[in-house]
Amino acid sequence: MATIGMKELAKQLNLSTATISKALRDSYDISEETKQRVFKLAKKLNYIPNAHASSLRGKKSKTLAMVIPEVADSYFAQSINGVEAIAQAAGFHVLVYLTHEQYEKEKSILKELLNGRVDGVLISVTSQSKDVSHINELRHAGIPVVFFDRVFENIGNGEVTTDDFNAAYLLTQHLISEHCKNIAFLSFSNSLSINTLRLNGYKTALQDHGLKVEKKNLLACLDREDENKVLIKKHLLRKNRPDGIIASVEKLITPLYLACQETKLAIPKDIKVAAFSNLANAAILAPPITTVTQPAFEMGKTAASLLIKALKGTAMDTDEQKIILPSKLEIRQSSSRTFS
Amino acid sequence: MATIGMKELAKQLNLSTATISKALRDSYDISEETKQRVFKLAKKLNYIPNAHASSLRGKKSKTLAMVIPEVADSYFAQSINGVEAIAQAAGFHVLVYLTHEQYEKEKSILKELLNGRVDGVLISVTSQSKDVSHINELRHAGIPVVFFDRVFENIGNGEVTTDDFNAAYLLTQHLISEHCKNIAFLSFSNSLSINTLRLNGYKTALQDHGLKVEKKNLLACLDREDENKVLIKKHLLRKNRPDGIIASVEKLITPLYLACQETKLAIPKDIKVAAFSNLANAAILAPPITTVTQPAFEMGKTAASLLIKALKGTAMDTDEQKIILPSKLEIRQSSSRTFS
DNA sequence: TATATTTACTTAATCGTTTACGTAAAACCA
DNA sequence: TGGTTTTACGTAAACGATTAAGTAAATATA
Repeated sequence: MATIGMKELAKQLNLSTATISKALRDSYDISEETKQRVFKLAKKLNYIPNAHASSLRGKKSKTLAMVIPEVADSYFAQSINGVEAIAQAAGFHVLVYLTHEQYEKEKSILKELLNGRVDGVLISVTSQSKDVSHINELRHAGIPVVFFDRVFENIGNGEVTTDDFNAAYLLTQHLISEHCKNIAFLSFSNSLSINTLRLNGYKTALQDHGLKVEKKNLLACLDREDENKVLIKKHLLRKNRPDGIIASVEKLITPLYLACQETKLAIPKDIKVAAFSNLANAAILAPPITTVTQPAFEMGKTAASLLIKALKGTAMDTDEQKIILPSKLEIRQSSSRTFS
Repeated sequence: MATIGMKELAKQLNLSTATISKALRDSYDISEETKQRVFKLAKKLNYIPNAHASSLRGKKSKTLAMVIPEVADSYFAQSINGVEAIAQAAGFHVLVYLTHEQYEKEKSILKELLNGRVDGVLISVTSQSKDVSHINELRHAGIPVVFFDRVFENIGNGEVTTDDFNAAYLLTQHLISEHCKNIAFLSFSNSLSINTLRLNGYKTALQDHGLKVEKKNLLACLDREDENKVLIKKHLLRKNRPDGIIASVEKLITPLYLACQETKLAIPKDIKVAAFSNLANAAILAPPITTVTQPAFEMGKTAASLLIKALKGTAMDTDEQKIILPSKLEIRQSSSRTFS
C-alpha cells in the first residue's frame, strides 16, 4: 500500500535522500560502505524508484512511441517484436499507437506525444498522410522521429526501408519469365512512398521487357476487404483479363484469392499471383503464394536502434541515416507455370 | 525548443500558475472571463501539459500495460486492437510488453510496473507461468490486473475468456460427426488454463461419444515451429495414425499442414484437421481450415473496459468480474468428409 | 452600518528524484 | 603545524502541475 520511497530509506539509515539517490546511482562521492547499506535496505524494502519523478526531473522518460497503421498485418506485428527486443534490452518502454490509416488520428496522436511522455517516436505513416507539419513539430520539440517502412523522406532522424523498387522489379520480372504478358498491379494508396516505389518497380520492369504499362491494369484498392474482393472480381471478369497479378500489400491476398476462386480462375494455371507479404503461412495457402518478404523483425530492431542512438547523441539533429534492408523473393506455386 | 508550461502562461496573463491550472481544469472558482483568456492563450502558444508532472502529482498515469506472450499471433494482434480502441477513447495510453512465453521475463516486467508507470495491467500469461506472487504484488501496490484469454483464476480484478471447454467439445464432436475415430490433440503447454480447458473439452467429447482418450494421441508441442513439424510428422507416421487432429493454438497450423504434406496425407481425405485460430486467411489455406475463432477484438475491448472501470472504482478490490465471450466454430473443408 | 458570505484569485506545499552547491571532518603536504 | 585537498555527506532548489489553505475585495444580509 504505502510504497516506500527514498525518504523512507533515508530515514531508516539516518541519511539524506540526496545520499540515497547518489548511492543508488553509484555516485563516486558516496563511500563504499554507505552504498552497500543503501543497496541492502533498498533490496530488503523492495524499493522501486518512481518513474514519473525521475522522468520529470531528468527530462527523460525511457519510453518510445511506436505509431503504426494497424497490428493485424504480419509486417507490423513482426516489427513490433523487433522494436520491443531492442527497447527492452536498452531499458526502454514501448507505447503502441494505432492510426487505423487515418491521418487525423496520426496527427492527434503525435500532438499528444509532445507532452514529454516519450523520448522518441518510431512511425510508419498512414496511407492518407500528406502533410508533414506534425512530424516537424515533434522534431522541433526535441523529440527524434525515425521512420520505418512507410516513410516521409528527409524529414526524420532516420529511415529504415526495404528496396521496394527493386523488389517489385524482380517480382514483376519473375512473372514475366513465367510467361505473363498482362500483369495487373493492386495498389492500396497513391500517396505512400512504398506504393510509389513498388509501382514504379513494376512499371519499369514491364518497360524493360517490352511490355506496356496499361492504366486498366492498375487497380486502386481500398481499406475494406469485401469491397476489394468485388473490385478485383470485376477486374478479373473483364475481357483481356490479366494473366498475372501483383498484390502490393498483404491485406489484399485474401480478397484476391477469393476473387480468383469465385471467378473460377485457377492459380497459377489461369492467372499467376504474387504479393508483398510477411504471412507466416504463405506456404500453406491454396496454392502457396510467391511473396516478397520484408525483414520486418530486423527493420523494427534497426529502427529502434537508430532512434535510441539519436537519443544518446548530443546533437539534436545529427546525421540523418537512411538504412535499406534487403527483402526476399520467395517463389512458390502461385506464380509458377510448371504447376499449370 | 523551450516548451511553454504553465509558468509562461501565468507570466503572460499576470496570473499565478494556480489560476492557470484551475482555469484549464475548468474549476468553478475561476471567473468565466479569466478562463477564456487562459484557454485562448494556451491554444495560441500551443500549451501542452507535462505528462510526468501531472502523473507525479496526481498519482495517475493514464497508462495501461498490456503484457502478452507475443504479437505474431493473430489473436493477440487483434486483441491489441480492441484494447487500443477502448484505451484511446478513454484517454489512456497503452504500453505493450512481450514475454516471449518466458515466465522470468513476465516477472521482471511486472516488477518494473510497480514504479507507477501504469495505472493498471492487462495480461495474458506465459505458458510457463505457475507462481502468482508477481500478480499479487501488483494488486497489493494498488494496481489492478485484468486477465484475458490466458488467465490465473480468482486472483485478478477481472477475467475475460472464451468458453474453451465448450468450443473444444463442439469441435471434437464435429470431427466425430465427420467419422473420425482416432483424434489427436496438439497441446502447447500443460500449465495453461486454456490448454487444460480445451483438452478437457476434447476428452469429454470423446468419452461422451464412446471413444477412448488415448495417451498417444495427446501430443505436447513446443515453441519452435520446425521442431513441432518433426514431432507431428513422427506422430503421423505411426501405425494407427490419427484420422483427425486438433491444433489447440494457431501457431501449430503451419507445422501441422506441412507435416501432412510431407507425409503425403491428404486433408481432409486421409486426415481431418481443425484448429483454434484467428487467422484472417483461414479460408484460403490448402485446404481451408475449420477453426474455432475467438472474438479477439471484443475480448481486448472487454478487458480494457473492465480495467478502466476498476480504475475508476473507489474500492481497491471491487467485485471481481469473470466474463466469458462466445467463440465461433467455422467449419471448412479441412474437416469435411464430403471433400474426401 | 456592521457582519457574513461569496467571488476570484494567490501562496505555498506537495508528488519523488536529482543535482549544484555547501560544509564539516579527515587526510595529506611541506 | 598551518594550510590545502579530499572524502563523504547534507541543504535546498529544481522538474511542472495540482490543490489545500489563505486573503482581499465585492456582494449580500440583517
